[in-house]
Parts: sequence; C-alpha cells; structure tokens
Amino acid sequence: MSIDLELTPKTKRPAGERCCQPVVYPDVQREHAARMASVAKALGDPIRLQLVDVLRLHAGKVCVCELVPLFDLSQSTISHHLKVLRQAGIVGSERQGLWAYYYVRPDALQELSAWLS
Amino acid sequence: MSIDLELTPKTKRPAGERCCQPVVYPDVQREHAARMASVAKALGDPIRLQLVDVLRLHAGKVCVCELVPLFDLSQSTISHHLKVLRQAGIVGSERQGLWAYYYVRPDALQELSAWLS
DNA sequence: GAATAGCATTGACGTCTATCAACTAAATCG
DNA sequence: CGATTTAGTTGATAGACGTCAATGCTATTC
Repeated sequence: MSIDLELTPKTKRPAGERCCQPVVYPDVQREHAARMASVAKALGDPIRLQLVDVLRLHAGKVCVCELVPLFDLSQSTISHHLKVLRQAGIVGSERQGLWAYYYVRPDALQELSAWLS
Repeated sequence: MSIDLELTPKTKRPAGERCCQPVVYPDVQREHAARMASVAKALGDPIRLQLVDVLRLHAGKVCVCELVPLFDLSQSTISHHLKVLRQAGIVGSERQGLWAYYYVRPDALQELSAWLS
C-alpha cells in the first residue's frame, strides 16, 4: 500500500504551472485497497457488524433462526445482510435440513485488520 | 459487544410455537457497533481507504494539492471524500494560507482495529 | 485593487442500498 | 400426500452515495 509521495514546500505557483508532481500509482496497491475497502464496506452497517460479532463470539456455527430475533428487522432483511457478508467473503454458510448455519471466515478479516494496526 | 445467545438443538417446532428465544439486546453494544460501523463505512470506499493510507504513511500532514493528483478524479470529489473521512473522525484538517493539510487521527481507528483482532 | 490559486460547497444525475411484503423452494412432520 | 417451517429470492420504494461541473470563498501575488 505504500504510495511514494514527495512533500515539497508550498509556494503559490506562477500562473499556469502545475501545483504538484504527478505520481505513479501501481495497480497492485489499487487492488489491495479495493479488496480491503470491500470488506470494510460490508462491515459498514451496524446490523452486519453485529452479525459478524455474534458469529465470532460463537466460534462454531450459528443458525439463522437464532440470528433473526436478535434484530428488529424482517427475516428477509437479515437474509439480505448475510448474503452481503457472504459475497464479501466474511462469512460462510452451511445447510442442514431446514436450517442454515453461518460462520466467520477468519482469514477474510485478516488483511484489513493487519492494515489497521 | 458480547451478545448472550443460547445454542439449542434444532427440531421443527410444532406449529405456531416460537423457533427461538427472544434475546435481550443492550443499547451499549448497539452504540458500540454503530460507532465501529460508521468508521468501517467511511473506509468502505477504495479512494478513501487509499487517502487514509497515504496520510498514515506520511506521519505528518499532507497537502490536498498533493492528494488530488494521486487519483483520476476531480478535485471536488477528493474534497468530498476528505469531508466524509473528517466527519467519521478518521482525519483532521488544518488550514495554512491557501493550502489545507490533512492528517490521520490515530485514535479513530483504534476501536475498530481492536475489535477486528 | 485586480487577477488568480487552492479548496470547499452546491446542484444535478445516475446508481446503489436498506428495508419490507409477498412469493418460492426445499425439507420435515403427521 | 398435504400442511408447515425455514430461508432465500423478487419487486418495489425511499433514501444514501459517488461523481462532476459550476460556483463561492479566502489568501496570495502583482
């Protein structure tokens, strides 16, 4: 993620001259940022963040039927949030008969977590 | 953030009976989640995440005029993203003459960072 | 004082998002 | 088989979001 940026002293530039040097911007960094941003975006909703929190606290798998009554939202909305988390790679799911069990994929959070600290 | 949740064995409930126990949901946790989610939401855009990254790498303060050419976006869009980061408490700004300097408020990321690890 | 550079704000536009009600699909029980 | 339960999907809707062009504001230079 390192972006090479020169810090230059500031003077008002003399009419028509560029303010700053253009900076190269490798694609690797951009993709790295895009991956982490997509994880952060998925966590950027209080309901989803709490869902992840519950799943993390119960190291094992948690049934959707136990997640729904935690929130004052319709079942379909919870299902939607779980889908968002699934598509972000943050959680996985497993079907057992009538019930669906969700769990956290710990690796998914690692990259963002490492960058944050 | 601990939510007390009983994991019970699953059997199809006999018509009209509740599937799961209602669970209490303290406000403190909700507010904690809301704070962290708002930070995550602000980081949930690749441009903003890269802005924060640049500011973190340059431990000091960075001029907006050096941030704008890093991205293929209009100056007003960058200004908008910086405002979002400012309102999330992630960055601060300081005016010096014609120039505005931005910096990361390290404490702002700490709560989310701690939760993630 | 006039012109201009740097940055923020406003307005507009298309897209995405969170939510619910209604419906669908699969599995279970009687 | 038929009724019921669970969970995912679809459609609709109101609001939020990302982006740009245009404008406004303050500080600087001449």
